[in-house]
Amino acid sequence: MKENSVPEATVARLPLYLRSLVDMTERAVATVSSEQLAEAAGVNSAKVRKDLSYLGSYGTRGVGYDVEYLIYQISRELGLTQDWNCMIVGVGNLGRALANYRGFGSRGFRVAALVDSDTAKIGGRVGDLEIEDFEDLERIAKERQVSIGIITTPAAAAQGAADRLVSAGIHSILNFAPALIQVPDDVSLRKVDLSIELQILSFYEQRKAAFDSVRRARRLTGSAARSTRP
Amino acid sequence: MKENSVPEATVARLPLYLRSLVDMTERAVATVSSEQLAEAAGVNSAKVRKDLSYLGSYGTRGVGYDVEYLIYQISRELGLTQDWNCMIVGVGNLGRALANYRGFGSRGFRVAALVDSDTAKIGGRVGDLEIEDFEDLERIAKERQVSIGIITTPAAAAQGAADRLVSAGIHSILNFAPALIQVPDDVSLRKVDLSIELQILSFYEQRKAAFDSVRRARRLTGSAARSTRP
DNA sequence: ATGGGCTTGTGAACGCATTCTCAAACCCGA
DNA sequence: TCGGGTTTGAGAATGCGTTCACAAGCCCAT
Ligand SMILES: NC(=O)c1ccc[n+]([C@@H]2O[C@H](COP(=O)([O-])OP(=O)(O)OC[C@H]3O[C@@H](n4cnc5c(N)ncnc54)[C@H](O)[C@@H]3O)[C@@H](O)[C@H]2O)c1
Ligand SMILES: NC(=O)c1ccc[n+]([C@@H]2O[C@H](COP(=O)([O-])OP(=O)(O)OC[C@H]3O[C@@H](n4cnc5c(N)ncnc54)[C@H](O)[C@@H]3O)[C@@H](O)[C@H]2O)c1
Repeated sequence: MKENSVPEATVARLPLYLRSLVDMTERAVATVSSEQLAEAAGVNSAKVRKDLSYLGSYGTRGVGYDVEYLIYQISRELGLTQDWNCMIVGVGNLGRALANYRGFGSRGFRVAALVDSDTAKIGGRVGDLEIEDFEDLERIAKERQVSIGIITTPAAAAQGAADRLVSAGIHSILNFAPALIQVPDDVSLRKVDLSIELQILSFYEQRKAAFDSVRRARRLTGSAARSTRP
Repeated sequence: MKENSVPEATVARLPLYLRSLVDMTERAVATVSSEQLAEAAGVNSAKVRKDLSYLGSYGTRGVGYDVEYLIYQISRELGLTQDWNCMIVGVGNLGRALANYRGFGSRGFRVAALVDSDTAKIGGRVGDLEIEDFEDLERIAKERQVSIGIITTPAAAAQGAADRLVSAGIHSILNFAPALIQVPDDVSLRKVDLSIELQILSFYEQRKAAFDSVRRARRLTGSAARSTRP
């Protein structure tokens, strides 16, 4: 009766709210209105209220939301009341950076295993973790109770890595390789693609440049004088 | 008359199509139907046709699209016919990984400058680039004609970094720091937030776990017998 | 106790994106 | 030259997410 499906767009914003709320507790703010939270998270206040209403009625009319309580509720909804073990597949430039990243564990995500297929790398260490053999992926995943797989192999190896993660019983995958990978329906797959982000920026940058040069040309030829009013 | 605004959602998919098309030329495919391209990019074919129709009528009915020609048109639309210079602000774990990343330049993005505020790092090298002083950001950006700024500083320093990039005349920023940053309207800002991605995965992972345990409980108590048909 | 001022929670309107659908257009073989 | 098979391009329908708008509900001062 109470709850079912939270819209995907809302799920994606809950972490934003959470971050803002945690900032607030650090500044000893006890209560927050949807307006204030909206400002902090960079969205509009109706959105905040609607999003939070999917989780339940945790606000007080005329007052706002209790910061601590809301942190708890959002954390619970996001599954952050427990820790999650992650495995990084492919320990190159990027995999190493992720493995070294503190502030990972800060919200309950623990890098529990690193695997690579390069025999020159296996046995090496990153921080206090050993790089292990990709071939042992299933065993390692089971032993360490890994539930999230992070793929940082070259694109060509990404599908293979995903297949192995799935066969190890992992249902959540974050892919950094610029490749489309297929997983069964019951596996969540998210991707982060830097190159796509840059191309999107480039699209808008070009638009701006084109627009500017039109303006510049107009100014030079004096055609700006042909304005709407004759 | 011909073209105006391409929807944002379409812009975000053009790089995907482009990647698939480039793969195809490498496999010597000359012509592609919307159906095939859709399959390769992991979307539906009506979407492909509608997206491409925003750029113009580049297909041939009964035949499909010419792969080379489509690559050229999409590249042009995305502004990839020219090179773009990027500056990385904050050369730590992540900044260093990005700086070392080849496959960056592969599609016209060149890391042209690295800056950091840590005097211990300034003067050091990453690959063939020197780490320079954050204080000289404006001068460096101008000299190297940087048009894209990449922020990989700690969250607390991200807004400051963005302000300096903006004051250097940069209109496109990619932010990796987990912080909300404000920029003027004429600046494009995109963010990549690993921690948010993990939290989204955690949300669905938890749902799956909850659902599984319900199923397990049902099976044990035999209540699955109370099915829809009596 | 009561009224005034705030803020939530949510129906309703709106807008954007996706998907369905099919006439129009093209190629090719007979 | 013509007709059958194929595929595009775009209008229409649908669905999802955002935003508006306001009644309901809460707190506090009087
Ligand atoms: N480095 C970056 O900044 C960056 C940025 C965006 C995207 N990416 C993408 O992330 C991925 C990794 O990039 P990188 O720069 O770290 O590359 P890299 O070559 O430095 O590292 C890749 C690692 O994967 C390992 N590997 C290869 N095949 C494997 C397999 N089948 N199983 C397990 N491990 C395997 C290699 O041994 C290597 O250690 C690439 O797909 C790249 O396109 C990287
Ligand atoms: N490392 C990762 O894998 C990872 C993953 C996701 C997000 N992030 C985020 O990316 C950012 C960088 O992460 P990191 O692990 O590389 O951190 P890091 O501490 O290794 O590097 C940060 C760098 O920024 C520099 N810096 C600090 N203040 C600066 C300023 N005002 N101007 C210029 N440079 C400044 C520091 O000297 C340091 O070199 C952080 O915000 C982090 O949360 C990192």
